[in-house]
Formats: sequence, C-alpha cells, structure tokens
Amino acid sequence: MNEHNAQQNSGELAKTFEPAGIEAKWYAHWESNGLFRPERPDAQPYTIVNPPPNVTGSLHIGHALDNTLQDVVIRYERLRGKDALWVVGTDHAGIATQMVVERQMEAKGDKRSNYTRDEFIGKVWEWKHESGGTITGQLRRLGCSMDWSREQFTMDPHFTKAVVKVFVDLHKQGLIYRDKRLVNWDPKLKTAISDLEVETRETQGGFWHFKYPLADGVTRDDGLDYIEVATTRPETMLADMCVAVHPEDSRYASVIGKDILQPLTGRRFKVVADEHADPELGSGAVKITPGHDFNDFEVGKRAGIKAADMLNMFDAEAKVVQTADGLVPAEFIGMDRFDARKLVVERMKEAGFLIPHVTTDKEGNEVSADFEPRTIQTPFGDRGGVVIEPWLTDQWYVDAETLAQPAIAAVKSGEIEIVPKTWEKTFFNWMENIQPWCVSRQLWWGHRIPAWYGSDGQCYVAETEEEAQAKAGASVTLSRDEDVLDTWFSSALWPFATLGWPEDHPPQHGEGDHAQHGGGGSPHAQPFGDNPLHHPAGGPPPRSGEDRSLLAKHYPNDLLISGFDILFFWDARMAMQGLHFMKEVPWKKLYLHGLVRAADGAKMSKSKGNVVDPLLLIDKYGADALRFFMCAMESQGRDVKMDERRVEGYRNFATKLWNAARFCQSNGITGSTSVAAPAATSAVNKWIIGEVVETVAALDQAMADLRFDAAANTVYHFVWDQFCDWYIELVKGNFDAETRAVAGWVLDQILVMLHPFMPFVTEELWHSLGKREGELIVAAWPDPQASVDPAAKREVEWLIALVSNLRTAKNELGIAPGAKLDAYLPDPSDQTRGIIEANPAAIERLARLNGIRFAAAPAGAAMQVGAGDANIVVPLEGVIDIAAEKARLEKALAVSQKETKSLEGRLGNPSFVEKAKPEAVEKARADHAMHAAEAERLAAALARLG
RNA sequence: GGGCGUAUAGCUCAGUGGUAGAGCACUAUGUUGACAUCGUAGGGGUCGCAAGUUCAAUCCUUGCUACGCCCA
Repeated sequence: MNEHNAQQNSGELAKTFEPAGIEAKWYAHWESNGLFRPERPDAQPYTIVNPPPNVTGSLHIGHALDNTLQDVVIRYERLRGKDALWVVGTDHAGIATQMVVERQMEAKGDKRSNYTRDEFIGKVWEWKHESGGTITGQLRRLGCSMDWSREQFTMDPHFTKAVVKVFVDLHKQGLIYRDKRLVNWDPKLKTAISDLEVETRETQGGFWHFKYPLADGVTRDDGLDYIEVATTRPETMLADMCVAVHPEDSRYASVIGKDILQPLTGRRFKVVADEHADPELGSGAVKITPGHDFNDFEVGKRAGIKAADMLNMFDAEAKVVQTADGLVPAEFIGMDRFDARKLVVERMKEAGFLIPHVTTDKEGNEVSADFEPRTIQTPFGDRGGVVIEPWLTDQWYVDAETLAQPAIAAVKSGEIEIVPKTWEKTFFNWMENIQPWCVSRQLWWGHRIPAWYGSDGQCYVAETEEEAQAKAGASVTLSRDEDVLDTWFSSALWPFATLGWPEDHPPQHGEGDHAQHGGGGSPHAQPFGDNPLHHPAGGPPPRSGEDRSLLAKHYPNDLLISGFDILFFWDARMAMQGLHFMKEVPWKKLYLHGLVRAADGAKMSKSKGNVVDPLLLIDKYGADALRFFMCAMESQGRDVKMDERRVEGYRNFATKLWNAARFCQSNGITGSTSVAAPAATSAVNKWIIGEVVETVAALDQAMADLRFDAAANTVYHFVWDQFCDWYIELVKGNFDAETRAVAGWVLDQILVMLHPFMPFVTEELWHSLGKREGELIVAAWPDPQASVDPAAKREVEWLIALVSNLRTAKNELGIAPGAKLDAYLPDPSDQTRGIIEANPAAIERLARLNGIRFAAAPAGAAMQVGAGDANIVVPLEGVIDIAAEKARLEKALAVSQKETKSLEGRLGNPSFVEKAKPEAVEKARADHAMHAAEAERLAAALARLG
C-alpha cells in the first residue's frame, strides 16, 4: 500500500466537482497499482470477457453503453470480494481493417496490388501499432477496469495457435470441409462473405418478359412455339441452363424434356419439371441459371447438373467472362454486370424476343414499356455496400448445424440463461435453421487457413507446414491456401483462447477416454452424447486444487454482455465453439442490450451525421455522468435514446454528492473504519442506518436481476432524497460524536454503493474524507449488520410529514417560508409528545416553529396542519384571512372524503370482501381508517374556524 | 409471409391485478450552517383503441391501429 498513500488528498474540497483531473489521476493510479485485478487466489472467481472492439476503431456510443454495463458488474463483484477478471483485447477485424489500410493507400495513389502479400500485411501491422491504442485509451477514459496486464489481440501468436488447432480439429472431425457451391460474393471486396454479412434492401428494379423459343419445331398444346419467361436479372440469360415448369402445370406438360434454343447465345437446353416453378406466378415458367442464383442452383442440381458443370459468366469483379461452352457473344465479354443487363435487353428486343409490358394510362390508352417496374429485395454486402453476386467457388464451410445442437440444448436446459428471455426465441429460430457457415475469405489480413495443396490438387489440413508435408510425402510440392478465415471464426474462441487455451490446458486424456467430461459429477447436460464426431480437445478442467489454471478458474465465464446486433455473429458462435472444445458453456448468462439511438430515435450512423461522440460527452460532463446515464436508461429489452440533458442531470448529481461530502468534511466528519454500522441512539441516526440497510438490499436485488436502471435509481434516490434532503438537514447543528460517526459511515456506504456507477468522483471523495487503508475500488461492499428500527422510522417520518405539510400550507396561504411561527397541540398522544420532545432542534430549524406548546391555541385566525394523528394549530392572527385557510382545508377535506367514499364503496361490496385476497381487504380497511381519520381531523379543524 | 418488440405526464422513460411514478421541461418562489450544476411548493396523465376474464384491468386474454427491428 506504500506509495498509494502519497495519493491521498488533504485540504478542503473545491466548491464544484471538476471531473477531468480527477479521472486522469485515479485511472492511472488504479492501473499502475494493479487494482483492476488484485491478487485474490482464494476468492470465488468472477469472469467477463469484453467483446473485442476492432483494433483500429474508435469508441462509439454503443461501446460506451456496452462497456459501462460490464464495468458496473465487474466493479460490483470486485467490491464484493470476488476474484473479478475482466478480459480485454482487440479484434483484428479482417475486412474492416484491410479496407481501412487499402483506403489509406488509395488516398496516396497507391494500391494493395503494388505490394506482395507479406509487404501488405506488414503495412497493416504498422497501422495496427499506430492506431491500435486509440480505442483502448478511450475505454480507459470511460473508467473501464479491465485487466490490461493480459490484454489480448486476436492475432497474437497464442491466439493463432488456438485458431489453427480449432480449424484442424474440426476438419478431422468432419465439421469443416471444402465445397464448391454458390456463395455470397462481394465483387467490390472480391471475397466471399457469410449469409450474416448480407443485408437485404429494397431497390427499384424491373421485371422483364422474354420469349424462349422451343427448338426443333416443337409447339405447345396451345400452338405456341415458345415459352414465356420473366426475370429481374436479364443478364444471367448468358448462363441459362434450363427452363423450369411445374410438373403439374398442364400448359407445359407436353414440352417437358424438349429443348429450348436460347436466342441470344444459341445454347440448347431442356425444359425441366421442378416444383420451384410456381404456376400462379407470371407465365409459370422460369429460366434457370444455376451458377448465379441460389434457387436456380438447387433446381439445377435436381435437374442433374453437377456444380462443376454449372456455367459461370462472371469474374471476381462481376464482369462478364466467356462461359465454358463459349457461347457468350463477344460483345458482352468484359462488360460490367449492369451494362450487360441493358445490352441483353436491347439485343433481345431487337430480335423480337422481348414481350413488352403493357398497361393503360389514365385516359385508357395502352402504354407499352420494356419492363414492369418492381420493388426488388436485393442483397448488399454489409461492408462493401455493393450488390452481392451469387458465385460458384470453392470455399471452406463449417458444419454449423451440428455445432448448433449443443448450444440449443444449453439454452433450453438453462445452462445458458439469456437475459432478457424474449431473445431466446430469436436465438432458437436462427440456430434451428442455421446454414453451413462459409468461413474462408479472399483477403490477406487475417488467420491464414492451415491447408496446403499438393501439385496433384490433393488438400492437406495440418497445424504446420511440416505436418502437411509429412502427410503428403516428401516428394510433393505444397502450396498454402491463399485465403484467411472469417474474423468471427477467431473471435468465437474468445472466452477460452484468451485464458490460455490450448497451452494452458489440463493433461490430455488417453485414447478412448473421450467420453469422460466434467469429473466429479458435473451437473451439466452432456449434449455430445456418444457422437463420434466429438473428440474432446482434452479433458475437462480440474475442479479443485490450489494451482487451478486461469482457464480452469475462469471458464465458463459468468456473464457475457453484448448488443443484440451480434447475437448471431458472435454470441451464438462462441456458444458453439465453447461447447465443442471446452465441453462447457462459455458463459452462464448472456445479457443482451439494445442500441443507443439518436435523440430523435433514429439509428446513429456516420452517413446520417447524427453520431454522438461519447468522448465529447465525457469532456463536457465527466465519465461518471455518462456512465450513470447509460445505467439509468438501460432497462431490459429497450433501446437507449440519447438525451444529453439527462447526462447533464447526472453530472449535477455528482456535484450534489460532492457538496454533501464537502459539507460533512467541514463538520469534522471523516471516513469510517468499520463495515458494520456504528452504534446509534438517536432516532435520526437509527433511521438513516435502516435506510442504508434497505438501500443495500434493493441494490443487491437489482444487480442480481441485471436491472441496471433500478440499481442506478436506487442509489440516486437514497443519496439525494434521503441523505441530502433529510438526513443532513435533520442533523445540521447537531454534529455530536455519534452523528459524526454515523454520517461518516453512511457516506462511506454511499461511496461504495455508487462506486460501480461513478468510480471517479467516489474514489476522490473516499480519499478526501480521511486516510484510508486502501482504495475504494477494492473496498468492502456494505454489510451494515444492522436492521431497520421501526420506532425510529416512525419518528423521522413524522417529522418529515410535519415539515412538508407546514411548507405546503404556508405556500398555499402565501406565508413567507422563513416566517417563524408559534404552534399548539392541546392533546398530543404519548407517542407524538415523545417525538416532539425529542426533536426540538429539528422542529425549530426545519419546521420553523417556536416549539410546539401542548396547550390550546389562543382564539383567532389560525392554520391547522396535520402530522400523523396530530392536528397542530398555528395562530396567524392578522397574517391570513380565515377564508383562505378555510378554502385550503375544504380542498383537502374533499380529497380525503373522496378517497374514504371510494374505499367505503369497495368494502361495502360483498364480493370484494369475500373474494379478494385477505391482504387486499386488510389494506383497504387500513386505508379507509386512515382517510376517514384525516377527513375527521380536517372537519374538526374547519369547525374550529367557525 | 414468419418472428419479436413498443404504445403511460410536454419530452425521455420506470412500474403495479386494488383508479399511477422518476428525470428533464413548465408555473410560483428564494427562508433554514454544503450545493443556483441548488432549495421549497405546485400544475399536468379517461396508462393507443375495442371486446373479454375478474369482486376489481393501465397491468391478464383476444382483436384492431400505429411505429420500430429481425428473418424469408
């Protein structure tokens, strides 16, 4: 603890809380003293892994939400004494990062192809080193207490090792395979992308109708010598391989199996029967381009066309190339896909094969157009932003369907709890319909696929080239697969690879031992059963022992917090890989939060220009205020709408706390040395201790429920409404030793409870209030070891009621709030007399009364104020007119009578008394008695006025 | 087309089977041993619409309307 003491503050607090300096000071102090992960070898572990942000990115408002929530949880658990580990790191973000570097090159008139692969990757690494610190620095500004000493990067050598092992193992198990099929091809980025990276957007397009003539003089039953087909993509005509009609469509029954002679290419192909053709839609016949359309691919396969034989008419940039049969007219070769579309239509029209789209205009005249306008669901690449082209290529696929089963089971069994629960349905819906996951990317930046090809075309998957060579034999020349893996393939390993897997792993079990998992009666379901595909990567982590590895101790993680937008991209894949390789769920709970939206509810985006920079908010209001805002607004299942005024409000809250502490400090109040509440004799002190007890309980409950809004509001209201508004006001002027001890203790409890939400201001105040053994960040969570004292609670609440009611009455009667008045209470109950006698100072200072005399008030104008059962008479001869006081009392009486009557009605209803819950009846009776008594008091008060 | 969500005070949002709360904004006001980034008091809501269940519905059920998101 040595040098920390130098940090301790002395001297008076400034009048206003100035966040900037305090934030910088404490963050550096915490980090340099290892306080984000104190040594707690025997403590219960608590683990969260941070969704790794893109290494070259910067902090946006969504990160601020996501990381605030995680930091609140990890600070809370750390304060509760756990071995709290928050794993942090960055993601190499394959496509995104490569795009950034390529854009930088373009800006300088340079391009990727001017470099070798190694040179280019070197440049990306340079950029990583240059900008990689931006976001981590910004996370520090937000106050995030991650374990930076173990900061990770998804392309660290140990991570690469994990990725390669996973790939090789899955391949051995048949869960990764190479396949030739249609992929979503991004012609701008020139890479395959997965289904998830495709965004479908509506575009305005057309629907063209063409005649496809039957060959060999064949005609349909109705005499026509052609089939009408319609398409939104005429250019694909250059690679058509059949026309499909529904098998039961009588219009075409006689021509099934006959040939079409495609007019533009002169290609001959068959009319096939396939249920994909919908007789209700258009002509009922569809042209089939198996190499360039997902549906057509399936039709083609059913028609007996092998993937390898499907015609391809595009290169990687979606420019027209010659098909294998050489039938594409020369004028199309090299043409962009959209230009080709126009030319195809033009040529077909010239040759008389275009069927015009005819409509009638307002005047009833026929209008003819080349095509029917249509809204088309068009796939776009989410990164490149251009229309995706289905393209026939060899890619690597993960058998996601197999891997998904244990993950589905884990959520079903409750091993993974998804919060809020409504997301379960979405999760199941996707997982149960999951498609093979295309994981290869035609990029340079990323984890290169550990596959080598021999000159014979044979593929060898191995962890190293040596191993591949050994498999292939020394005589074979190998070349490595050029492609890299989808970024999400590596980040899926985050919950265990960051903890040292595969090196940090228990000894391998012997052969044939693979059915053993979870030694010592693991309660977990064993979703792998005896599936021979599942060879565990090793045994389960040991369950006990002094030297449990980091992995054994912190896997499964306790909680994952992520935005719902990456539920499929990341969360689901972690669940799959974690269960497959670790035999246990990656985390016990998955908390999904929403998006942060702009003030008008719109999605924030750079293109809209409505992004709010969290760093600017931190500069303006302080990190504590921004964090508190995020928590207070985070109710489950709802997006957070940006509201800067609310951030401002929480900055004000920090200042309020600051000033309360300043006031305490100036009255000789110092930090407490005890976790347990000090002994108290006075009612106010007993009361506030009881309020702390209740607040801690409410806060713990909210945290257990992951209700960040409830947690934040609980502390907020305790600090402002209870501590500042009443406790401090009640004890002002009476700072005896007991009160100083209690006030100091309460303030400490506030600082601890508030610390997860507002770490900076609380740490600063913690040290301002006295010489401490250690920092607040590692202090002990409240454990008051006290209980609520009902008599003290009643007493203080009576005083609060008296003061509030007096203020209201004075305000309504136009009496100066500061006016000090006399008061009479002729016949107090013993309890009320006791309260009044015990609190002369509060009655004088807060109620602004010259005491309360237990005697009848002198005759004359007076206002009458209730508190509990007491009706206090305040003579106001010459100050008010009786009519005003009468009106005031009458208004109050009317309210009381209305309530009384309504409750009377309910209680008079026999079905209510018979059928309602006894508690409800009891409550109604109590409320009725209370309102009736109040009405009686007011009626008596009115009578006294005459 | 399928799925999910939302609709409560002027705004942003909590909430409960027993006729509703917060923050901000608004109105009035400035007295008390920190705080005007504050204090005090106040106004403001047939809880989207309709039907049903119930002794009782803002809350449960069904339908409708509007808006948003995801998947096809």
